[in-house]
Amino acid sequence: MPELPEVEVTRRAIAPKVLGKVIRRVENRDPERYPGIEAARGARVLDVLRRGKFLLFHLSDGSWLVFHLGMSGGFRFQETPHTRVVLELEDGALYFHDPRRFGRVWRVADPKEVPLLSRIGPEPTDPAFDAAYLYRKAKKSRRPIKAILMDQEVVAGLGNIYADEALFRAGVRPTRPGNRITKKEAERIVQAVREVLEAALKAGGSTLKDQSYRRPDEKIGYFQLSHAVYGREGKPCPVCGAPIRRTRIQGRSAHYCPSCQR
DNA sequence: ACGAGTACCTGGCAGC
DNA sequence: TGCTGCCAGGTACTCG
Repeated sequence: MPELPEVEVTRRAIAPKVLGKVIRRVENRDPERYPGIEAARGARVLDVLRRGKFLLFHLSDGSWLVFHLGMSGGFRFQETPHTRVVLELEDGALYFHDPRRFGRVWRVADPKEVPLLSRIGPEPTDPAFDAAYLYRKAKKSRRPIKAILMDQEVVAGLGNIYADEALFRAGVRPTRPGNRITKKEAERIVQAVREVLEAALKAGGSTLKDQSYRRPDEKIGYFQLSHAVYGREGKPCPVCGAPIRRTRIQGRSAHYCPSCQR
């Protein structure tokens, strides 16, 4: 579920609740999946950061508690049927909720110990993520441009929804091989990625039919109302009216307008 | 080395 | 209503 906007909305929602607070107790309900996180007990939370789709709690003992929400994970202010970890704070608790159990939690001395986090690419807002950079990355690959955008080592934070939406805004078909992207298109894609993520963040992220993404207070996001292509197969393109098509890239659905995206 | 396919989990929903 | 099969926001691993 959660891509960069949803993770950032989550970070902003939980930060006031945990910043400066001592973790009184860690209740780990899936110790096989999240080994050793109980050791965060007794530490104070100095900072809550986001990097791509990862959430990082910097703790007063110098260690880090790192969360990845996977497909269906999130934080809640209340217990749920799928609570996997409870962080008891001085004045309340935070619940890590994850129905599909694709989420992960690590306690590490250094974030670089988290496998993907050590290799992750620039944030979309980082000036390092520019047209020249994307063009260079795309040029050397025959993978579809959508697969390149979803590669967290290329750029951090894009998933299936926002890759589709960004490529629609950029007017580039998701199936286009990376090595057939022009410099001009790379420029448009970079711009579109930034715009779509910012708009999604402002809308509180996307909450789909299955409601798997919710804010910690259970409120939903509204960006799904602005989706131009994602989840809209057969419906009219908001720009030209042509029916949106769905295809498969790397085993996942990809949506595009056959007329606006070439 | 690259890229495609599959595995990991669980729940919701469409279709029969 | 109830069952079955399909689909899902992500990432890691294997295989050709």
